[in-house]
Amino acid sequence: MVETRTDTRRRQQIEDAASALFRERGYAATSVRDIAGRLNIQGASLYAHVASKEDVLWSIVQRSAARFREAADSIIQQSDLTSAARLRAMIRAHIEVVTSDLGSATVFLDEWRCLSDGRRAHVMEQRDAYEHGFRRLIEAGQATKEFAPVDPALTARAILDALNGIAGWYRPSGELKPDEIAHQYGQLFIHALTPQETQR
Amino acid sequence: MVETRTDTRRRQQIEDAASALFRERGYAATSVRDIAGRLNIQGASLYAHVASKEDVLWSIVQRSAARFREAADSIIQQSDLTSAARLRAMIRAHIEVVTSDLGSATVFLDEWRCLSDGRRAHVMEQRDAYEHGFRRLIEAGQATKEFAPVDPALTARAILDALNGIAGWYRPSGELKPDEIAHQYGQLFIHALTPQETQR
DNA sequence: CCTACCGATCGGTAGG
DNA sequence: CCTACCGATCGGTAGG
Repeated sequence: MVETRTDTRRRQQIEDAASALFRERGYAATSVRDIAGRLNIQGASLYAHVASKEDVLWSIVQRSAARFREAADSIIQQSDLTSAARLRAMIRAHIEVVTSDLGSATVFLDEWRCLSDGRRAHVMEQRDAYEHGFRRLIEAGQATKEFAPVDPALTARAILDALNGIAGWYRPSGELKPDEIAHQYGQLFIHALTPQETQR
Repeated sequence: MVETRTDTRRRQQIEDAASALFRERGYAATSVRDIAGRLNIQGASLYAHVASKEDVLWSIVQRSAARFREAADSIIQQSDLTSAARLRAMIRAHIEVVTSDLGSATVFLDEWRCLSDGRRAHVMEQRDAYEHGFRRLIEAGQATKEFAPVDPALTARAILDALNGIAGWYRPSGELKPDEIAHQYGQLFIHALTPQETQR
C-alpha cells in the first residue's frame, strides 16, 4: 500500500529526470545510466521501476499529450463564448501547458519521433486531432463572419507552430511571463484573423 | 585536379545522405555506418572523406546557415521597398530556403544542438543575428507607422517559429506549394501587423 | 537497489 | 575504398 505510493513517486522522479535530460541532449543521446545518475542510483537499478528506456519516453509523451488534450477540451466545449474568445483561451491554455512543464512539453513536441513505429503513429493521430480542434475553431469563426476567410488548416498550423516554438526559447527565470506571452500572441493572431473594415 | 572535383562531389553526396538520415532519425540515432550504407560503401571508408561524424553535421549546418543568411541579406538591403514588402519578401525567401532543401534545413533548425559547445554557441549567435533582422524590420515598419506597436521581439519570434515549423510538415509531393504557403503566411502576418482603422 | 555481466553496436584507426 | 580491429559504451538481464 505504502509501497505503491512510494513506487509512484519514484516513477515520477524518474520521468522528471528523464524529461530534463531528453530536453537537454535528446532521447538517443541520453543513456539509462545518465537518468539513473540524476537519482544517484546505478543504471541497472532503474529496471526495478521501468520496463525499458522507451517505456519512460512513452510515459512522458502520453502524460504530456493528456495535459494538452484536457486543457483544449474544456475550452472547446464552452459554446457560450465567441470564437475569438475561445481561440484566445486555447492560445492561453496551450502556453500554460508548455511553460508549466517545459521538460515534458519539449519531449512531447520533439522526441516522440524516437518512439517505435506503432507508438509514433499513435502520437501522430493525437497531434492531428489536437490540431483539428484549432482548425474547427477557425472555421466556426468564419461561419459567423467573426474571422476573415483565410485557409483554416494553414492558419491553424501557423498558430500551433508559433505556440510550440515557445518551448524552445522560454526561460522560467526570464522577465517574460506566460501570461504576457499569451496576451501578446492572442492579440497578434486574433488581429490576423479579424476581417478588415474595408472588406465589409 | 580532377581528384578535387570528384572529392567535392563525393563529399556533397555524403552530406546529402547524412542530411536525410539526420532528419529521419536524428543525429545521435544515426551511425556512420548508416550514412555509408546509403552510398554503398563501408563505414570506415567514410573517413577517407570526412574527419568525423560531427564534422559532417557541422558542414551541413554551416551550409544551411549561409543559405538563410544570403537570402535575408539581399532583401534587407533593398531600402526602396516598404517595410511590408520587405517582410513579405523575407517570409517568401525563408520558406523557399526551407522547402528547397528540407533535409539540411531541418538539420540546421533542429540538430545543431548536438554540436560541441563551441560550435553550438556559434550557431546560436548566427540564429540570433538572423532573428535580429526580422526584429529590426518590424521596428522599421513601426517607425513609419506602417506596422502596429506590437512587441517587435516577440512578434519576430512568432513569425520565425511559424516559418521554421513548415520544415516539420511540408511534403514536396503534396498539393500545397511553397509559393502558396508564402502568400498565405505573408497575408496573415502583414495583416496581423497592420494597424486597425479605428486606431488612427 | 546492488554487483557482475551479456552481446551488440558505437566512432574511429591502421595498414594496405 | 577495403578488411580487420580497437576501446568505450550502449540497453538490458541474472541473481541476490
